[in-house]
Parts: sequence; structure tokens; C-alpha cells
Amino acid sequence: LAYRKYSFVNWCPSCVTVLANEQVIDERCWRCESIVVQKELEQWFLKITDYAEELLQRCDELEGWPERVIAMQKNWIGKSTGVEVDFKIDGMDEHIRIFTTRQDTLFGATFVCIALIHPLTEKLFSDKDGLENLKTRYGRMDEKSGLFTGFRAINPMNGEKIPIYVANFVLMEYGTGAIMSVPAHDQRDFDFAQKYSLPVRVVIVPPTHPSPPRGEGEGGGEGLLSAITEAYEGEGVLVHSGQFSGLKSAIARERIAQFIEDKGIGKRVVNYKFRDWGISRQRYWGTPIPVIYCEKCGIVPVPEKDLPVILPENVKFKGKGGSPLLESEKFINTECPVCGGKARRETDTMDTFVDSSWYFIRYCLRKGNIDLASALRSLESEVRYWMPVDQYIGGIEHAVLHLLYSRFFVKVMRDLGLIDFSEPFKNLLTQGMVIKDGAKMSKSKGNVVDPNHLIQKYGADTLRLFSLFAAPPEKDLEWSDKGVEGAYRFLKRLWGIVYKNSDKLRVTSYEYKDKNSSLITHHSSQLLRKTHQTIKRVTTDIEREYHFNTAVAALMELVNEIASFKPGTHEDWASLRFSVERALLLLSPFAPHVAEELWEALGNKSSIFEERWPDWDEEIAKEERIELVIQVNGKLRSKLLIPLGITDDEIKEMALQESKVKDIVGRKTIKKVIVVKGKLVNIVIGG
RNA sequence: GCGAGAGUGGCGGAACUGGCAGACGCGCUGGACUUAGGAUCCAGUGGGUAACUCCGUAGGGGUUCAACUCCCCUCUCUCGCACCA
Repeated sequence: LAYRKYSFVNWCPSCVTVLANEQVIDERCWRCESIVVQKELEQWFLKITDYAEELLQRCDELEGWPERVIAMQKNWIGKSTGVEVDFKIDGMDEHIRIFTTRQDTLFGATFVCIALIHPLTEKLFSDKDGLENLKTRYGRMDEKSGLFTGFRAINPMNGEKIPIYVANFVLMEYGTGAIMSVPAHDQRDFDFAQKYSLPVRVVIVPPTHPSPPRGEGEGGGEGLLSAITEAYEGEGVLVHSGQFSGLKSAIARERIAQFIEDKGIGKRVVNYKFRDWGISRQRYWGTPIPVIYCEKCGIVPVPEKDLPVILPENVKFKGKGGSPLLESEKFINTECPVCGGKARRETDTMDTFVDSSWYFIRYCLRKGNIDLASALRSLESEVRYWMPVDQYIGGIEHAVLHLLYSRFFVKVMRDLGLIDFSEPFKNLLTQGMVIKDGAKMSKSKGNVVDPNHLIQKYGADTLRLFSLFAAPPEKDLEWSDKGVEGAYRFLKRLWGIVYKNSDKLRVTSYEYKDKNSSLITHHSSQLLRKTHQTIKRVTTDIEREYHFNTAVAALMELVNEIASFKPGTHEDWASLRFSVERALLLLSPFAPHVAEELWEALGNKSSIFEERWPDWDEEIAKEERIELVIQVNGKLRSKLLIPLGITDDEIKEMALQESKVKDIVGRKTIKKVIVVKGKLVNIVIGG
């Protein structure tokens, strides 16, 4: 899966290193944002494309992943199925192999285009100056351009001779570096045909087209229409396509693919945009690529017993980028593990993403210096217990980097028999980024809000609480200091409640079994209900979607109720203490320092962090009365407090007796009454 | 162009499977206590209206007793990929 090849690679001149395709963002380096250039180098690659199909297929298993990330990965892999077909070159013992996903439009091909750097280009092109001109002027593809080679290709479907162009928009890296051009059914080809006055032949008519002409007008100039103003790229019915005329495109694709294979002029193929992963980096800080180059034996892997290769420590950093390993003679010069002769170490290190592709597996193993392979294979392996990761959290920026590489690594490790699962992360939460002045907050951009002055003014707990309260985690957050005050006030209020009443609160204790005691006052039991409801809400909000913002909001509601609670009896004080304690427990993950401090102020001797997370009692949490919403024709007209456990008929009767309802209904006929249990009544009346 | 997501008060955001739109917080308005208030507390706060009530979840249609939520069309924004044949 690891191989070395000489090729054009992405090169960051500022970092003085190679970058993977995934690390180039809008033609810029992912780390320093310098413009990336292409450089021809011999580099190490990992054959991630061997796993393209599995990486794609298993996307469907990633149920706990956001749709967006899955879409990005599928898109990145970029699978397309089609055919490769050979077009003979007229008067030459050569052919051009083209790739197309639309073999149903083969009869509409009116010219062929090959890439500027296609192997045949030099051969076919007599006008060397013109070619150079094209390369220099239009190599960047700002505008579609091409030149006629003077040669023609023979369309194997109908024997037609069509011109061969060299075109700047044809990519050598994808497919075969050559295409058939069907201007009637591909907009790019259409634009090109317009520019160079090439013929346009319609071979697909939309399915809604009135009675497609079947089998008529074969060959010759028939079907050549110049009237159309844009390409029709959709599905339809074939016309002017010989024996295939009259077929629907989907069926025709199948039949024509079969025809091509039967005739031996081409075959079905699958193409991916996905490229192999270049992992060589000209950096010091990375895992050395464990390879030795021997003058006699060539490339020799460092034997397992000599692993890991340790980076030398006494190297000179010049601060100009590039790897200092290149100048460390001690590191470079070594012996060949095979013949013992003079050899040289690889000085490139691995892409940082190689390490991060499997660290989560290593993290499961507690022991320090271990034989990793045997540890993984052991049946008692902690990896078996912990993996796959239940919940992974990271930024969206890893969608086609870390998250793709890790999926690849896990599959490779599985195929090596080291692990027995295929996907590393069951659930994925892509948390939003903090945005400042329209850009992602980052050190390199310098648009960072220094939290220190806010911490000095309000404390770390306030800042944390506010950050969690501001937005749900998956959302981007445009940072603003506004609102920090609110979190601060909230904590201060709770603080005040505890310290103002600490004498009374300290001496009381709440006995859970007293919940039905007749001593419990009405407002006391209301507070207890709210407390249990809050425990439930906070717990489920955290567990369900990590929605800390609504969890904090629920906590604020509880504290509001606590603040307005006026204890009278001893039992009231006990209820208050219970509520305050629960509130502190619920608060402890969000504002640990304040929670711990107040916990102690209540007279507790041990840390709040040694307490269990509180449970709620569904019975106590239940409202004893519900507010019934009364609608007439779907519009809110009245509300009614009703006790629990009342029948639908009774609810109906109560609603109809409501004076407001009576006014509105008047003499009109009641068509229907809909009762939604415990919630609402809707009375439908006639006009 | 393709793919994904989003659009709710002045602002950040709530609303679980269709069932009270605007929870909670910021801000704002008025009041109390105050030498003072940028502290605290109380009341109010989607819009129009004196009020009944009406209008409101980007816009337009539809389904439904009932739509922020479901369906169709349109617009805007964000992100990803992109002459990928």
C-alpha cells in the first residue's frame, strides 16, 4: 500500500514541503495559506484509492454522522461509471481512448478532444508553435480553447470521421485524458462547438417530446441542428442512433456498453476523482518514513526491530522551512539492513495526518512500551472493548482529511488482522467554529478574542457558561461579548441565594421519603416539581444532542423559581435546600468552581464532584393540572386549567361551556371537535 | 454547474413525533432603592390598534380541524466540490 513515485505534487513554497490534495484549499496551503505550486518530485504515497469503493459504500453505515460530512466524502471520492471506447485515428495506426459516462450519446459525437499533455498530442501536432502558444496562453483554462490537429478520428458506432482537437479544458489526470465531444448534450462541448463552428447533432430528445422520430435520418448530415441554444443534458429517448434509436437513455447506456464490449472496442469502467495520498513531508516534526536507500539493494524498509526511527536532536533549524534532517549527516548515513553496505536514510517525514489516523486505537492501550501488534491481536485487547469511538467531536474542516484518512487506516488495520471493525467513529458531532469579523477565529489570522480580560472581570465559570449558552454546539458562533453579563448575573444570583440563607440551609436536610408529607406546602411542592423537571430537561438536553444552551436555559428557569421562593415552614427550607443542591449538581459541569464553592457553603464536607448525577422522579415531575388550549377553527381563543386524568368527553364539554367559546360559536353549527389528549381542543364551526 | 445546510423579534437563540410561535438570555422602556447607578430589585417588551381583534417564522401556492414543522415552486445566504467528460 506504500509506494514511491515520481510525479507532480503540490508544493508550498513557504513551508518548503509537499502537501496532499486534501491539504490544498482554494489553491492555498492549509497551514499558511501560501499559493501552492506544482513541483515534480519523487515521493511516498499510500494507496488509499484501493479502498475508494469501500470508503464510499460504507458511507451508508455512518448513521450517526452529519449528512454534510458524508456528502463531502462521497463527493471527494467522486465515483462515476461509464465506458472507455477506442476511436481509431484515420490514416494512422493509433487510436484514442476516451472515457464517457454518457455512452448513450455516442452517436452525437461530432469531434474528439485530447488534453494538452496527452501522450498523442506531440505526435499528432505538426504546428508546434501553435501548440506552445496554446499551452502558454490557455494553460490556465480561464477560457475554453483548442486547436485542430489536422487528424480525424473514426466514431466506432457509425464510422463517421470527426476532427481531433487539442483542448485546454480536458484534464489529463481524469479518465483517459481524452473525450468525445457531444455538443448537443454537454454544455462545455456546446460552448466549444460554438466557438469553433463545429456541428451539433441531437441524439436525445426529452421524454416529454412529442413522438420521437424513430430510426429516421441515419448518418450523413441528418440530425445536425444548429438551432438549439444550449445543450440538453438530461435523460430522454435516443434518436439518430442506429439500432439504439427509440430506447430510453438509461437502457441505451446498458445496451451500448454491452455492444462495445461485445465488439471489443472498449469496456465498462469505474472512475474516481480520488487520488492516492502523498505522505512525504519535508519537515522535521513528523514521524520519519522508515526506509533506507542502499546503493546496492535499493529501497529497503527499516526492520521492525529497529523501529521506531528516532529523530536526531542536535539539528540546526534555520527558520527557512525545509527539513533540517537533510543536513544531519549522523542521521542520514547508515548501513543497509540487508547487505550491511553503505546506505542513506530517508529524510522526509510523514504527513501529520498519518499519526492522527490511528491514535485513537493506541489511546485504548494503557501500557507504555508495548508490542503493539500483539497487544492488538490479543483477545483481551482494550481496543476490542473501547472501539469504535462512540462519540467523536471535531470541526468540519476535517471532513475530507482526518475523518477520511482515519476510515482508511482502520480498514487497512482490519485487513492486517489487527482489529475487527471497519469504521472508527460511530457518532460524529461537527462543532461549529467561532467566527470573528467574518472569519474563523484563529491565531494565524490574529482575530482572536483574548479571554483573559473577560476571565479577570467575570471569572472562568462565567465565560464557560456563556460560551455554552450562546448557541448549540454544531452551529457557527459569531463571537460577541454581549450577553456575558447575563451569565454573570445568573451565577451571582445563585451565589447570593446560598450565602444569604446559608445559616438556615446548612442545618436542614431534605428527606426524600417525605415527598407526600402533609407538611409540604403548596408552593413547596411546586418548587420540587420544577426541580425534578429541570433535572430531567438538563439531563436529556445534554445526552440527546449536547444542547448545552437549552440545558443552561432550563437551569436559569429553576434558579428564577428558587429566587422567588419564600420559605416559611421548616419543610419549606428543606425543599429549598433540596432544590439548591440539585441546581448546584446540574450546574457543576458548566460552572465547576462556583458549584464546588457553593456546595461547601451548604455545609457539605466532600467535593461536589464525588456526587452522583441527580435522578429525577417522573411522578413528582408530572404537572397536577394542565393548561388546556381551546381553539376555534384552529385559532387560540381561550385557556382552561384542568386536572389530570379527565376524559375526552369531559374536556369537550368544558370547552364548549367556556363563555368565550360560547360567544364565538353563537348559533353557528359545530362541525367537529378535536381533542388532543392533555393539550388542546379545537372546535370547528361552520361559516 | 453539482452536493449539503440555513433563513424565526432590535440581537443570540427556543419550540421533542404537525397542536399556545418567540422559552432562556442580551438589549430596550418605565418604576423602586439611592448623592449617584454602569449594582440590585419590580413591571413591561414581535408588529399594527384606544379596544374587540387582526397580521406575523424569507416569498408564493398546496395538504390538514391545525403548519416554523409536511409537499411543490421561487428568492437570499453560508459551506464543500468543480471545465471530473
